[in-house]
Amino acid sequence: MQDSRIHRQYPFDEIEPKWQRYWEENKIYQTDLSKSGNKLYCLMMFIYPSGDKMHIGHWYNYGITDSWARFKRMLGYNVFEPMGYDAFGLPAENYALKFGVHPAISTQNNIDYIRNQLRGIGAMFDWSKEISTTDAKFYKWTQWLFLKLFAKGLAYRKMAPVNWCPSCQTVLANEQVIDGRCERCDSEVTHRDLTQWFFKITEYADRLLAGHKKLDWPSKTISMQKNWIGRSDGCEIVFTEVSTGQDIPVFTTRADTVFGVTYIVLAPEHPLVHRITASSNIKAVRDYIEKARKQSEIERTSTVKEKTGVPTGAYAQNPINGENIPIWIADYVLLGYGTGAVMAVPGHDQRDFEFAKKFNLPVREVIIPAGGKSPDMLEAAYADEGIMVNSGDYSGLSSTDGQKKIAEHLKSIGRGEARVNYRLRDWLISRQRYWGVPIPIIRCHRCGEIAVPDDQLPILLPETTDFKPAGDGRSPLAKIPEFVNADCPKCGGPAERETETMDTFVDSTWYHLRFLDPDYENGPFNPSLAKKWMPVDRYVGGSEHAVTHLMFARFINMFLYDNGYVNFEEPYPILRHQGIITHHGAKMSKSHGNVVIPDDYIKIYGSDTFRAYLMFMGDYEEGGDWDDTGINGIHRFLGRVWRLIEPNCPDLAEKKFPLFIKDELEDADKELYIQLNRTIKKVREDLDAQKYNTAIASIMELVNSLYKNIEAGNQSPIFYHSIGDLILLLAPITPHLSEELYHIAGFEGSIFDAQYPDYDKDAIVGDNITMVIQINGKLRASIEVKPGIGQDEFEKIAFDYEGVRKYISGKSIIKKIFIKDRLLNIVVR
RNA sequence: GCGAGAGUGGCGGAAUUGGCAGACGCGCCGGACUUAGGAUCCGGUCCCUCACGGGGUGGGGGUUCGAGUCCCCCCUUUCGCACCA
Repeated sequence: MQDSRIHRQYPFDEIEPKWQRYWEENKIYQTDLSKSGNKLYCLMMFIYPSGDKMHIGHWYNYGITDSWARFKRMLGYNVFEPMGYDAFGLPAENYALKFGVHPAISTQNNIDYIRNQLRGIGAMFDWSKEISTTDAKFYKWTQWLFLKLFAKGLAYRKMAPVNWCPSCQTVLANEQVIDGRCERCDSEVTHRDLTQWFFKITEYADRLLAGHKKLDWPSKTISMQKNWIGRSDGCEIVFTEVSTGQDIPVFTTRADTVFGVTYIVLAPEHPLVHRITASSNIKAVRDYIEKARKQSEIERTSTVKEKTGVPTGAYAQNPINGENIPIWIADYVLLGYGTGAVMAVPGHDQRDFEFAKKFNLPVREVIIPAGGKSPDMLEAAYADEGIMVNSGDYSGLSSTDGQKKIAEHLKSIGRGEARVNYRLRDWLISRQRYWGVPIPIIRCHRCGEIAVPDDQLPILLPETTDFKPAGDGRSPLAKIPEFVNADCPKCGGPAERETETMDTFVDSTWYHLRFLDPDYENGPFNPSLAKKWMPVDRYVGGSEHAVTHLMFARFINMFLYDNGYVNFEEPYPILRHQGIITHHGAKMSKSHGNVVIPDDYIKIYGSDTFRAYLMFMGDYEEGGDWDDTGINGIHRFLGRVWRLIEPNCPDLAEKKFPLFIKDELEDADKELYIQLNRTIKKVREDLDAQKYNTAIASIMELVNSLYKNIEAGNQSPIFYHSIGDLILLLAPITPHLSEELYHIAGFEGSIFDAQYPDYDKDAIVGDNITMVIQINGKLRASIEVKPGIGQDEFEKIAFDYEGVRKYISGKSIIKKIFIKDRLLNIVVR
């Protein structure tokens, strides 16, 4: 950015603060929530003030979504557009630690800074509804929510192998581990066995899937949730360990291949391994488990590495055919999925096949392609469905029938049944960190885990200077005796508070409800306003939240629905994502050092230019690479608009324009009038469809035409009428500039209380259209004709045309294709 | 590896869904106005060719009167998933 070369095109630095003040003072964007007619709750994912300032990505969401909402407002919607701060959490705390500032203070400073940046957008944020999740009057109700879940058994503690981030020194939810790394700090995640709090989201797995049908969401986001939930319909089959009689249940989606089972594989951590391993195999098994434990998740789940494993020396009996088969352990079987054990069918599963090849285990063919030839069993597994063979009485059945029959049989003998399995795990919500919402539970030696009574909420996060993570797996709160020691609410005896805090994603499961009335004291949200204003009508934010925030919020909302707190199942029926703005080809991040802060651009070009440039860059849902070389062009365009209108249009408001009738207009006026109406149509359609770039392009064309009219000395009523519409058309895109021009033109009140221009349907069609003549598909001529011209009439004109005749003379006409109002293609030979 | 997008001038990107490829803007070139231009206004700008013409939407094939758009194969790229039994 070279500001010495930039010419200030219009006094945006005076205009923008002026109108921001006007909007604020006149409460233009304070929505009257008592009225819900034509309501439009336009929600943008609130900001996470982690220590970073607001960057271009935020601006891209907030500024452009605001333009969309302004457009809707001018169409008559009663728009509610709130903003707040998701201010608890690791990055905020890490930032505080790094700079030695208490997180409460650093967070407040960041919020103050970011609030200013947000105000600089000039969006329609209703600041009277601002919230912060760190505010006790907010998190009191996050605790309330926890207790409601706890009361229903949906918040519980269990010992489990969990993800541990050694750098953040806390556990993480599965959803926060990306490719084996911490979502926030990118450290490689390790595993620990810890007792942790979970929310039972798995109970809602099918509901979450079923709800997808009701959602107007990007299909990609829905499919990400589907994959994450990972519903799999199959069958549990219980094998029996021969010497101990232990049951070994396995989960399979291919019960029809059960006659092809030639061994069983347990995950190395499977609890049965120690009990069943033969004495001769103990050492090898121990060594293998040790090795597997040492591996990182990344190594462990790598699909490229060769299969490894060791036999346990134990055998299992197949409940269907009574056969005894060896039991192995191998790290390609995961403890966390299904039963942690699989029946291996090397003939029909590629992974089992590779394993069997390596360890010389038998491969048996029990499925053949329907009507086809058996594939070569030495090459690869045949994993598709087909017809069962070598399967006793079941031979000849299709895979589908076989699966059903085998499940039924297993059930009748008590050795299994049809079963649904999910990849989704319960949501781990406790964190061993200071900067979060304290979990409102008291642990009493006599009474166990007791909910803090509602009237004792909020449990305030204690002030302390020692908020560093201890590194021992305990929360910093555990070091504060005044906090820890409490009376048991049940027996009154001495007890201890839970010292862990909640995942920040809990805060954002319900914040959309709080916005309606942030000061409401009788519950988490004002129920009568929620009845009027929920669900959110349009939700906009990043797609990176597909399987975190967006899934968690749906789950919690379903819970609130089930318990009668809200009357809708889906909080965000309509969702859109803004594209990602990269810089030098990479996602903006501190570690890449490529974060672009909008502040300098706002200073040099103004907020309107910056907003319009982001809109003009390209497809909104695609995003793109940040490159400021074009921003001057937009700034110049706004300067052109300014110079077109500012000197030319005082008392525009007083001019009374007649209802124009297209055919009564002079040629130049008619042309302009048609263009104006086409522009209005296009802009309305494009803004609605978030095609902001082409909306702006067509407004540019209109401005270019208006300049041509000035040059031609045509400043007729149509010209001024067009100028008036131009100001309105631009309003959602350049709110400050348009408000200023609106007032220069003599209008009163805010332009955002005006109606968006609508078009005259009769003025969309021109007197003449250009039709094209092709010879053998090649363009040879274009002719102006009346719209709706018939084929015969057009051919007469076409064949008379010199440019056409020279191509067809002496040739024979084979075919003529006529497309009304478009073209005539003459095929000659 | 699997799945879903995307690939168009020097650049960002348009193209009413099978019908004038390159709208609009950046950049560049030229002109006007100017003491000046890094302001403004006007014009030009896909490639080859002096021209007539011809070629052209990642590559190859196909369907069609006609393909950026539809079909098949390949390449590149972005995103998502990735031993899920």
